[in-house]
Amino acid sequence: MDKRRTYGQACPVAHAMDVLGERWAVLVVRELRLGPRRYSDLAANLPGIGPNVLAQRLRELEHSGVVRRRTLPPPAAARVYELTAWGAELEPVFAALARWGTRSPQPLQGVLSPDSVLLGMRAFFRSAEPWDATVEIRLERDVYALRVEDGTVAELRRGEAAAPDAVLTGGVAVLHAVTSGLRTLDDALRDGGLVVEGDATVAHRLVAAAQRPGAAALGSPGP
Amino acid sequence: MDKRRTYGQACPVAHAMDVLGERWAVLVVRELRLGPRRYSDLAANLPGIGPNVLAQRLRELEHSGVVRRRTLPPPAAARVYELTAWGAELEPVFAALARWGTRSPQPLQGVLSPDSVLLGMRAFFRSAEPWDATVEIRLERDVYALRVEDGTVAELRRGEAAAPDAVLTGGVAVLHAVTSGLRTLDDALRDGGLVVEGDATVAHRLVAAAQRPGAAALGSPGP
DNA sequence: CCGCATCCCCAAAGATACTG
DNA sequence: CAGTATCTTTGGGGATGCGG
Repeated sequence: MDKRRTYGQACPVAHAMDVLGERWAVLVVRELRLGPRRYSDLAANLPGIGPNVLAQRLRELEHSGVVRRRTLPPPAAARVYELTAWGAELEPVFAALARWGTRSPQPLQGVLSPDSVLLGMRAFFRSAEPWDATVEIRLERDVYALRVEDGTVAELRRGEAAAPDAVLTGGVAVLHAVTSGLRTLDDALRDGGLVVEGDATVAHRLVAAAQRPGAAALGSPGP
Repeated sequence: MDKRRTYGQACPVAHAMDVLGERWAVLVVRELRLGPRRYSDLAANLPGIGPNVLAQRLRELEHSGVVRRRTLPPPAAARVYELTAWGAELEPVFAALARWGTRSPQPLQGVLSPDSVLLGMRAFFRSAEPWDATVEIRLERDVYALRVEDGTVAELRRGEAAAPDAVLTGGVAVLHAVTSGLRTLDDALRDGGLVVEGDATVAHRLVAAAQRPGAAALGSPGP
């Protein structure tokens, strides 16, 4: 008998919470939004989760059809977890949740996973003019490929970029501070918190477009 | 010391789950989407929640700024819970969650609260042509006012409608079956499962527009 | 009655250690 | 590396009770 704890409602929202309502489940899915990950990478980016809980969540998400286990073909024969087609359809949910979360009366505080920073950049990406570029972003040990087409983010995934116009390297906290408007890109470049190789104009455009709404306006420092 | 259990991440999604991630929290908010409710009405529409958990969720949601407690002015001096402005901004999240939930590989099964049926009708409302109408919908002991303007749902709230073009009365299960395409409105009217007073055309238009995508196409019954 | 608080019990989360 | 085993702690489910 399937005695799983469920809300027992036919409401689609209730069913969604049956699938995603357990603790850590949403954050596990979030860590898979930019591509497949291994168990230990998931654990490393979800501080505090505990191995048993992570394993159980992955099992449940697999069983409900959100996540799929796959073994990479040799020579990289590693087991990875990735979103199913249905799991990938959670994008609009994350978009709405992220916008709602930023409007919280309480300030956001805590650590940030590399994925979160990149996902935040994409979520709030807004460009005044159409432009194209391919950027590789290197945060500590994670590498991301970001392609802008017509002023919108056409692609964002984990992994190296082919023939990038610019490579942006730095720390998670610094990049987040810059896209949050707490620091300027020039300031971060000056002290080496961020480093740009290639077309610096592209990096400036990228940071400008990824600026979060409500961010502190820099350039005219207050009293 | 505030030792509340939190994910400790600055990610807006993680913060949203800090607020909404506890069991029953999302469903409590759902029950407040169509207007203020009293404690006992919430408990009645959330079968299985238990009084202590409901009270605790309401306290937490109030503390985090999603829900507000209010005492209605006399003579109806009752305590009600209602969404704050921030809580009302969860609408896009519910819309996305509902669409995702209906695309689950597993079929939705269980009971349905009256609010869920009405919210589902609004979520999937899609009209081919512009039309206006005010409809009052009476499900068991709950009454709703629904106003259609230009073929879209301009208003949906709990309470009686002023000068409705039609009044639709019936049971939760029957209305859900009709909007799900499992039964036709005419069929439900024939056996009294639903009753229409006023303009029957309006009721037919309403049901047609609220038809869920992927619903079984009736009219040409199978073998 | 309505709006909870209390109590008891069990299931799930957290922490740690350990293994194929 | 990818989890399992085990133990402790916390929170939810269910019943009952009590004050306003």
